[in-house]
Amino acid sequence: MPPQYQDQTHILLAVDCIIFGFDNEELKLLLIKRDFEPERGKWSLMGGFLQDSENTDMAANRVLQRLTGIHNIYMDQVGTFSDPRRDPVERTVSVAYYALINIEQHNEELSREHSAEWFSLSDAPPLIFDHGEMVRQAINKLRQKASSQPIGFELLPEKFTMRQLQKLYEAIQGQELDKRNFSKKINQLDVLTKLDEKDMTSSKRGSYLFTFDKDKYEISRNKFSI
Amino acid sequence: MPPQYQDQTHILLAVDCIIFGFDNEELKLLLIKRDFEPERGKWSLMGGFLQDSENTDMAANRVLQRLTGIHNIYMDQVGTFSDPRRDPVERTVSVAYYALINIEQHNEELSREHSAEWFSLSDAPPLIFDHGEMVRQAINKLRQKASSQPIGFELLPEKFTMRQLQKLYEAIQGQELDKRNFSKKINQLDVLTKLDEKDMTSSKRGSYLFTFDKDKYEISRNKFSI
DNA sequence: TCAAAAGTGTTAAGCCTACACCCATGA
DNA sequence: TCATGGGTGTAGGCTTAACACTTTTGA
Repeated sequence: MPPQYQDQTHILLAVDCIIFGFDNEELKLLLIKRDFEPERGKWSLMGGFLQDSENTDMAANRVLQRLTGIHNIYMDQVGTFSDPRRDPVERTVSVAYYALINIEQHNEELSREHSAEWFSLSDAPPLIFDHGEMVRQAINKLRQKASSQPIGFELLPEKFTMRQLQKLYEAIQGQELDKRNFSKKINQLDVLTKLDEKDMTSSKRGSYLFTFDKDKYEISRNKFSI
Repeated sequence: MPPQYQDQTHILLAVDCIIFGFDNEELKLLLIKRDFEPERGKWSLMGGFLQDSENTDMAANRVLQRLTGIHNIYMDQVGTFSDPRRDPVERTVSVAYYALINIEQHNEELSREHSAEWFSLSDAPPLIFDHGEMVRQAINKLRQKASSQPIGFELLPEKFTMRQLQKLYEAIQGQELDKRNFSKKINQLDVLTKLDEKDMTSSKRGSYLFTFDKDKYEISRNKFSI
């Protein structure tokens, strides 16, 4: 082994997942109540250690699937957190990922097994270690990303109304939007297909359902901007 | 120790630095020729292993100072690279950082000791491991960041001409800009101080020198956009 | 018939883009 | 006197933001 590699400290590497969902009103966060030490009983992000054969993307996917039951979740790396004292048990560096899931698809039984619960961003409990900072950075990254790529659709059911989409973007950006300007902009992007179906649950008149059209998006990818 | 922490694989954690400089014409990259195995004689990014008492920001700063002699370099985390086979010697996960330095400030002697050389982005040699991918991601991140925050100034000497600043932004964005529109925009931002001094090296008439004014920037931070 | 949400257009302001000429000076 | 780079303004198109009324229908 080359001398540079000898006598170097070996450490634990973990991944932690900031799991976002959307319930037609608010952005939510899936958190787990720890049933193990350290910090048993406190709330934290779902995480896990990197295994020998994995890269961190794979580790995050594994962790996400264990908690939600969903494969192929949309995911993006937030950053790496490495304060020497961030984990009191042993030096552990953690790579944070945020994930966007369609709240309807997630397996509630699995979540119950992990004592997981959804929290609104505004009333999430304090989190262990540096998980609060991870969440802050994830929200910033999500905001940036959502304004340049149509990732918002990952958080919605397959069919959704224009108003649901608008509420989602309002939740991500943390500000209200004008509904006329919003639908004008979305229509200009030409990435949605308007269905003949209406959603009758939210009003007497009903509102048209749309689906996201990946083919159309590929064509107009460059002009996406909200 | 909690059972979750036992029997987990411990790995090496490294940082690698994508060091950008600017020589009035082009964006450049500072690379080192490895004088150690593996891949002795090939070109790579400057890197190092994380030490016990450091976080990765500190490690990157230490590595940068060792090569350039400069303290407090502007730095930003690019991402973490963790393919199980990225380093053939031993499993090593690496956190990539890009750094912006004023090419005039860097200590050439130190660079010579490390067999370091500046390369234009367009004719940089192939790099070891996944360092090429790190550079690609760093350029993307730099482009994004430079369009929303005035980090370009980190790459210039303290006093610079409007044309140097424009050439820098052209180099970062990879496209030519109109000089009238550019100076209009910069002036609107109101973050520069125009000096009475002129730079006489680039033309007979001379061109005014400017400095970046951090106080003004703090005031108008929110409207920065190029 | 009324309450509640859906749907739809226009105008003004600001921003971005394209574009060309004169100036100062050293050689 | 000429060649070189420096400096400056305007007009048109486009994008964004602000704004209000009618429709549908179940209760």
